Amino acid sequence: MDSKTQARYEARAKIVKAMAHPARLFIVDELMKNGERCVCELTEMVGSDMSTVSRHLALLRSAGLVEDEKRGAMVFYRLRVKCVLNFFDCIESVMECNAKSQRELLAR
Amino acid sequence: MDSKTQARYEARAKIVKAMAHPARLFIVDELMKNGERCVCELTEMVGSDMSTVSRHLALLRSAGLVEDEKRGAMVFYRLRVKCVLNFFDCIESVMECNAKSQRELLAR
DNA sequence: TGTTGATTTGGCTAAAATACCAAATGTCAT
DNA sequence: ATGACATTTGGTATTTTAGCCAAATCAACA
Repeated sequence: MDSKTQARYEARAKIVKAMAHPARLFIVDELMKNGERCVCELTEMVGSDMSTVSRHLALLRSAGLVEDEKRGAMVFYRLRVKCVLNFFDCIESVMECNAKSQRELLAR
Repeated sequence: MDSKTQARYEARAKIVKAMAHPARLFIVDELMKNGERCVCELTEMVGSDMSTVSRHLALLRSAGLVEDEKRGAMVFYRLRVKCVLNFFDCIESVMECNAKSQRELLAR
């Protein structure tokens, strides 16, 4: 794998990594459903320390998945791309496929 | 977030995590293009130690993304779900979106 | 101007992920 | 059986990630 290809896969991995955490997946899902949320709302929903949630959001932002807008003292986050739905659909397919195998395994 | 919801996002995250690495993304991409590959071929292409590649594959397998078939001394891996293409499409969208912002930024 | 509320950042510790080498395992042909 | 491959697994060192508290910023408002 030459260094250019390498770099391309690293760039892709950065985006995937940004979603590779339950709290961040939840956030993305929530923004998908609700358009936008401020840090305090997400903190409430996620249930971790606000500083932790803020860091999750910074990570999502640096991957280009979300953008933020400051309004007064609050910062609102929203998705930057709509295709994220595809991600979730695929994850669900995999989970369904895994569940099916599991059932077949138990049926013996 | 109640524990059931929590568990669901953790299960999803496991799948995303499995792809959150340049080598594993490469492998998935390669299997998408080529149907199946043995460990030695993938090792050659990825360029890491075979033991490392084997562990990457084990991780993908435990997430349910790939399945393996032993034929003789060799083990062939292939994708278990086809929807992974959606993943890549979405990643490309994000990357294109990022590139666009970058261009706009430089144009000032 | 001082206080309160929202958010980010510094500092730190604990946990998880990576990658290598060496050793073990399993397969095939000699 | 023995040797040569292909693959996985044990062990370990290094790096990265996660999460919390406390401190720093910044906006709004009394």
